[in-house]
Amino acid sequence: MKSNESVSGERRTATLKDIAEQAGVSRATVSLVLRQSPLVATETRARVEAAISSVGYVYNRGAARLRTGTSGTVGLVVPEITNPFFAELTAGIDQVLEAEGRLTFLANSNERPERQARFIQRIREEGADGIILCAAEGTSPSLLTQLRQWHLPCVQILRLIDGEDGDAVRPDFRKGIMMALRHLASAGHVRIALLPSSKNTSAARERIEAFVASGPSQALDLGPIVPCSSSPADAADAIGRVLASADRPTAVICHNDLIALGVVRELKRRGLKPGRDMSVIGFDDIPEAANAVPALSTVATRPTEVGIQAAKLFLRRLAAPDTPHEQVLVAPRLVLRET
Amino acid sequence: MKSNESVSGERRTATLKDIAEQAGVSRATVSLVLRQSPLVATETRARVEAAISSVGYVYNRGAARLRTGTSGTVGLVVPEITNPFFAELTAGIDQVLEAEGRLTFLANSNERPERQARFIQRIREEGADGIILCAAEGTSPSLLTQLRQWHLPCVQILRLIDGEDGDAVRPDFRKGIMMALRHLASAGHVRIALLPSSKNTSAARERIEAFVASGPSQALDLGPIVPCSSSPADAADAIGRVLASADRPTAVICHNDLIALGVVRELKRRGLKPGRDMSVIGFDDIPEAANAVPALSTVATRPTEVGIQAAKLFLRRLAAPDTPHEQVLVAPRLVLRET
DNA sequence: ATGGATTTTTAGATCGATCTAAAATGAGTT
DNA sequence: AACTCATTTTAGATCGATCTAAAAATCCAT
Repeated sequence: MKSNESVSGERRTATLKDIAEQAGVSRATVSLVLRQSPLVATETRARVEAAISSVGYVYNRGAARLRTGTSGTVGLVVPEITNPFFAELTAGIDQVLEAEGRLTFLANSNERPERQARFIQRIREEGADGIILCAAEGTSPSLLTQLRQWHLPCVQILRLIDGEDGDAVRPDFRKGIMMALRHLASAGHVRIALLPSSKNTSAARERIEAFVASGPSQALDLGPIVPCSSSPADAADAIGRVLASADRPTAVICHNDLIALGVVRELKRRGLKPGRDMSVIGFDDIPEAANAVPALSTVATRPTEVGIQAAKLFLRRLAAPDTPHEQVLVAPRLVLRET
Repeated sequence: MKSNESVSGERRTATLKDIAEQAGVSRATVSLVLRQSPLVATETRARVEAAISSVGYVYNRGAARLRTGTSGTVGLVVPEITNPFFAELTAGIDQVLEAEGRLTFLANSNERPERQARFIQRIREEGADGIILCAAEGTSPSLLTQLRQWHLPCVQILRLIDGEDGDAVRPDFRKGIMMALRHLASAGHVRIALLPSSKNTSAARERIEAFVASGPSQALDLGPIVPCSSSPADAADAIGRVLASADRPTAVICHNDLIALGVVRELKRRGLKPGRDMSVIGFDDIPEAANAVPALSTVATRPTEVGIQAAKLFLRRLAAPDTPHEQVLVAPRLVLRET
């Protein structure tokens, strides 16, 4: 009795045409119903909706995209999927875009520009409406030019490829550094070290610049700057170098919590008490920071909020492609715990 | 002079038609060139390829999909993107599928079945050729039936939704448990505890079953089984309960390395030496396991290999939809370190 | 009724790549 | 020159949803 199963048993998925026949209307009307158009009479709408659910219809986005030239999908490219920061950021982005009926393709460039380039190419082929990008280290500035030529809207997050150009959303790293320094200064610290990421990204440069610039204004004696990767071993190494420096600092600010946790561990191993013998401040406020012993003091960079803002900026850009670029800074929060 | 820029400055992206005109051939011929068909003469091919690169062409996958009904994309749904295990697994999958010119949509269900369902729905709308799925906890068994009705090929990874049905690739958890038990037994341990995941998944059940079943055969006195989440706090709690148990075990096997690391930390906090006062064995061999102090002994579950096998099985299934289901078990490796 | 305005529905063209079936070209043979 | 046979190229239909422009249905006032 069911009309959506062909006689031979081999089947296609149902299309507008099938629904139209079932409901006794035209394809155009069905299309209007699908898109919630107010044009269609309530009685007709009901009949069509019944038909839709009776045939097990699946919307064919590819066909719609072909006709309209717009897809409702967004490419999201991050350099390091394992980083909890990005997981939360993704959640923020999804939350906003899903409410708009959009889907994000998530891609992990693993800090490799070629891989990133392949993804972007593929995303273009899939007809995405734009991308949200945290560029891999070493990405050529020409990428931005290309994206612009291709008319592919792009919101950068966390890192800026080149200078301060283009749409971007990021935590206010400079402010975070200043907040940390001000707090340490008021607690009596004078000599303070910095462990920035060894990656050459704007996220690292901004921290270093703010750090260097704040010294004179607060009469601080800013200690060694030791670049450092996020592995515990490297963090141990870096803090070792800080401890060995001529005029030993009494506090250290770390690029992120992973490094800070590594530092804390190494301090304990050496019999030093974090928070007393050496103050340690991280960045990000990852879940582990609160659970660690001792609990880590950190500059919370609010990844979910960054994601929300990025998605909103992206939507604004789609709606108004030619308005001037926007740069959004998300204010960090200083979370003081035991270190 | 360039023919791909319209007079008014407003532009469309180039299509087969533009290339065809530029090269003085038909669209059909250009299509053949794009798909590397051997039908086209070398001289013609060269002319067309020149035209292609001169107009900045972007392949429109949506249009191709509409005609052919096949897309070259694969949905990958994981429950927990932050877990390093999944990051490596994803890398293994990508490695195989990319070599075939396929792209994966990565989606994070965050252990929520509704979210997972939305993704699968959307993936269908996008016309993916199939999915690779690590089902969220609490996924209804009816999902598998539906996927089958929809003719959407699905390879399960790590966890099986229901019974042992369907295509699946996973580490051989039972064997891993047996390897760990055999090693502990040969090192003289008799009373051994298990800290399985508190999630109700096949990955946990298989560990428990193998654990319980191995006791008699090896004359072991298997100690308390304390379900436990992956947070350090919960791990500390669980090992506390193990230590307090009547006949205190001398070794513990943990569901994964995160739990094992939490256990190690708690043991140290209590002044017990992991590896001497209590042997600890984890699962997974995440990067941190090797770097930890003391370095963690663990059952390596080889995520990259699981990913590779899953992708290969997926490709086999696409090529031969009606051959019987396959279940692939990836042999684990026991990595003995200090604990 | 009739005309006009409004609401609702629809036929048919369209997006870009691929497929089918057939046409054009060329090479080789008699 | 006429005829195969193999190679290369192509016109036109097609996939499924949406758009445009116009037709059909409905309503209201005269």
